[in-house]
Amino acid sequence: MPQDIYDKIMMLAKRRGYIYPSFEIYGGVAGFYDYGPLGSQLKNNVENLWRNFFLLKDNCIEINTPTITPHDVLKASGHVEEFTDLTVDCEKCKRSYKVEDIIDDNISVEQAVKEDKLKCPTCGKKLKDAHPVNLMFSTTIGAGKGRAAFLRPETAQGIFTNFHLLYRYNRERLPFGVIQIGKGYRNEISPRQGMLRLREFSMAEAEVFFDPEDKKHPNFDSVKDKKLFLFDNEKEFKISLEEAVNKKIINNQALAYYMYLTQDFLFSAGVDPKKFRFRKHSSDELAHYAIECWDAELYSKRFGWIECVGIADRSAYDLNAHIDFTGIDMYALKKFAEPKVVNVKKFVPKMNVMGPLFKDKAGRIKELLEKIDVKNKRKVSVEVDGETVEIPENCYEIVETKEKIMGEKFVPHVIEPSYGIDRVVYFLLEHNYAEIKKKGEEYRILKLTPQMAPIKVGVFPLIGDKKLVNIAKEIDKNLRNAGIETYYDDGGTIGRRYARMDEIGTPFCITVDHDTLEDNTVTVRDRDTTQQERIKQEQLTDYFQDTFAF
RNA sequence: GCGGAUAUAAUCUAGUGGUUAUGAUAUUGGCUUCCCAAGUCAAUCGCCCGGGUUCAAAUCCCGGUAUCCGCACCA
Repeated sequence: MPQDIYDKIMMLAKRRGYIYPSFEIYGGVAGFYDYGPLGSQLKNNVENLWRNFFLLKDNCIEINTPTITPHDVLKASGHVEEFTDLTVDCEKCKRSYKVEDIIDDNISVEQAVKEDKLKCPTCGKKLKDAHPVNLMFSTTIGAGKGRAAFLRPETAQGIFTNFHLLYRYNRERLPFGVIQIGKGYRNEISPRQGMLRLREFSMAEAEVFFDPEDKKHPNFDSVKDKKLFLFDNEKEFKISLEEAVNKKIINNQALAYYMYLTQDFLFSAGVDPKKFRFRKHSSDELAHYAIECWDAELYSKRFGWIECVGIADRSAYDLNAHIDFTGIDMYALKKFAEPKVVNVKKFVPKMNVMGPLFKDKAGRIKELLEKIDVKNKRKVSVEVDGETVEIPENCYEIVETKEKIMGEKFVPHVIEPSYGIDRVVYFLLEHNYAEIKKKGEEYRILKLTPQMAPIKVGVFPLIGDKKLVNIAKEIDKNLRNAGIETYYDDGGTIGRRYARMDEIGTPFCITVDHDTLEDNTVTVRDRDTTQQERIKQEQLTDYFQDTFAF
């Protein structure tokens, strides 16, 4: 079988300790991959670079929330509905449909299934065995029946459910961004595409909260002339952030800014700019919570364009959902320049009338009555213990008072850049993989950037001479003490050792040779040029530290 | 989930209903003392899982799992 680049990369990844299929000795499980020693390190480097962009450059705050999420949270967010579609398969034409898509408007999904009224819209065949397709992994919290829960399908809800605390932490100022890096889970029906479609995956998400009327970013001006790489489903083009926003290609500054931050991050990590573009979601492919979404797509020789980052405008969808479900105040306050004094009409209960009339319910009715807007005067009623209680007019007065209003409450909008870290890691391997011929033999180089490379420096004695070995080992130790990942190697020939380092992407190799004994210098070899320069032994740490800083 | 193909060592691969499964790479240890996978000697590691047919199965059949391709799905 001919091997394409994906096969070659996965072979190299397995052989060299980047990526292994999970639980392989038990036959493997589709949609799960392990990171080996080098893969873990590469992934850490990707995540840390990402933090550098969002935590430092963009001044976000980072939190960590559980992966197990109670049913109600995901019910409120809309995920439970979106994930439990009833599906039927047609044996004749081999298609599957959502039940709700193929039934008449006047019949419910339950009825249609019960009364066996499902027909294939393509061939007319009767359909049976409607079954729910739920893409969330479910579990329970606690013993026995416990409390229904899911493994989270995204990290975002953990941020939304803390919004009121985070808003306070941020001293009630907008905009502010909250990031989280962690695992997400989707029980894919058939995970194809190897590393690119996992059932358990790492995501890095930022939820940035904005005033809906002011979706501007403080850093926008500093990047407004930079070019974004866009794709409009016909052609690819480059356009400045400012122009894209002015022409309404991108709806607002905030979205454009995070698109640029994403592009900048991916290029810094070593994504090939020629294999990168942003594509806008059409209205029918938008997620249930999104009003606008741009995908950062990366090109794979085997799989084509693959979404690696989604940058969505989630509007106030999620916060509203949690407010509706819990009643928790998740509003932000837009302070007026001057407090406004307004006239407010309020119901003021007369407890001497209500007490005898409603007895033990009077207290609760009072509280509910005080919350009712006076405008709905015609029918004054409240819900208590599932009953509607009409409140007679003699139970209250309507009193007009002056109130000071400091500002206007609103539910913030959210711009969400959401990264599939595993996909980014895979694409760094694919985009940086190079093959050349050396003496007619295939020679592989992984051209990872110095910041991303798991091993930064190979350290070798030219030959196994004790004196050279001792010096090399000392250099190795010093570099490690300075925080630089090294790999000491004195096995085989020098060429073999260089080759080994090239294949795993190590950007530099130090060789201690006979001249070292004379003048205390070593050679430093550059992976991509194979050029060497002589550096004083004691200058090595300084020489490298700058190179590897983020 | 449907249809098709495939599954031999860490990686690639030859091969066959019948003794101890081929070769290369890799890895480890020598020799060589050497600046880009050199040579040499030695060692290490394997027939995806389960069931069936058979005197005998890694090979044939069935089921499972995984991978790849096509369809469907992909918030």
